[in-house]
Amino acid sequence: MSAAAPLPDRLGGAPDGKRSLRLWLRMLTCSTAIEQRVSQRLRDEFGSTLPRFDLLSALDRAGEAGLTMGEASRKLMVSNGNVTGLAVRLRADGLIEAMDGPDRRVQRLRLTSLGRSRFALMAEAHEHWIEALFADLSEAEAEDLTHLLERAKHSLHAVTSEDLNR
Amino acid sequence: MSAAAPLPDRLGGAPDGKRSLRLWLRMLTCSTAIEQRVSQRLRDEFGSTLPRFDLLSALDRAGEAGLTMGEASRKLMVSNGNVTGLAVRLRADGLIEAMDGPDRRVQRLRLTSLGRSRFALMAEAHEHWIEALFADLSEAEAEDLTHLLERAKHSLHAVTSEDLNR
DNA sequence: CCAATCTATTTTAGGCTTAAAATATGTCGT
DNA sequence: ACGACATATTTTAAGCCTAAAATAGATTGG
Repeated sequence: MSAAAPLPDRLGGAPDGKRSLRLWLRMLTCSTAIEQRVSQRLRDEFGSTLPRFDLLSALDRAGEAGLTMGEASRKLMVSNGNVTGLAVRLRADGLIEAMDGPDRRVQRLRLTSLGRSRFALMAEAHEHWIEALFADLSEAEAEDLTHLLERAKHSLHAVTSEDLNR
Repeated sequence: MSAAAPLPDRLGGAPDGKRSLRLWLRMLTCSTAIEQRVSQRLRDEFGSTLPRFDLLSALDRAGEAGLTMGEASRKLMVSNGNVTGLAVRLRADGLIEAMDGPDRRVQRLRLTSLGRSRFALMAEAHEHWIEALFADLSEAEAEDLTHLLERAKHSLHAVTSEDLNR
């Protein structure tokens, strides 16, 4: 070592194992903490869960046309079986409904009007919760972080692109 | 920037709802993707899971003295009942053992020698996987990202500090 | 037409996770 | 000693999640 550090050596090169591990652990800590806080509030204030919120959100974006099971599964990046279960529960809650089309294997899911209005309330609250959680960051820090996460996402994609339902 | 943007207004202020939401969604995408990839490899190459790996890791750091259920639960930030289940399965795998102390309510968990050597293999592989996932980042980007995640973590902590086992 | 094959989904078995209730043990004041 | 309270853990019920197998409907080549 020339002055103090155990040499970066390849300046501008990829991070080494230890650094990458530290980065990953920190990211995991953050996202776990946020998920726990959001889950709890969703539960306390709406009697719902994050996975249900995510499916409602995808259906809200999809509009009147809705989504098939397969489309929803791909958007949420979860297995088909998972969506089946979520859909059963959301249907029991009266928040979504299924309409069937020409292909009798597929049902399109869409929000009921109750589902749409309930989701609007949740989404509004959700946005405020997230805003509050990041309130100690400056706008510049948030922008930098967002950008670096996008870069990290690309790095991940460069490495693999597998399917969940092999 | 003063020329083009729809006014940040409060320069250096906290990010607004939309920005925060985008940041959160991006973080979630990254960490979910990493978790899925790591889970799959742990499963394929070691017949194990991330939660088990995490508990082994905590026990490895704890050394011969091991950890009580409660200590493990706090370190992993999961419920007590969760640790009970993990411990049952890891014991069935022969990777951990329990020794009981003076207080008959508590058992200290620690790695068996098989557990210690199996964990060493997993940890080694795990580090390489993570390194590969971030390989497209520069060292500087990784450092910046790590630092900003630390800042985000502080922002989270500033807002709440709740318990899991209320 | 119809058998083979493909596609979309559900079912199944098992692991992870929590909150809440139950159990077991320890501690403290009297 | 013993009752009240506190602490550590397990159990239970329910939801989330996956991989793999099963089901059901569509498609296609002969």
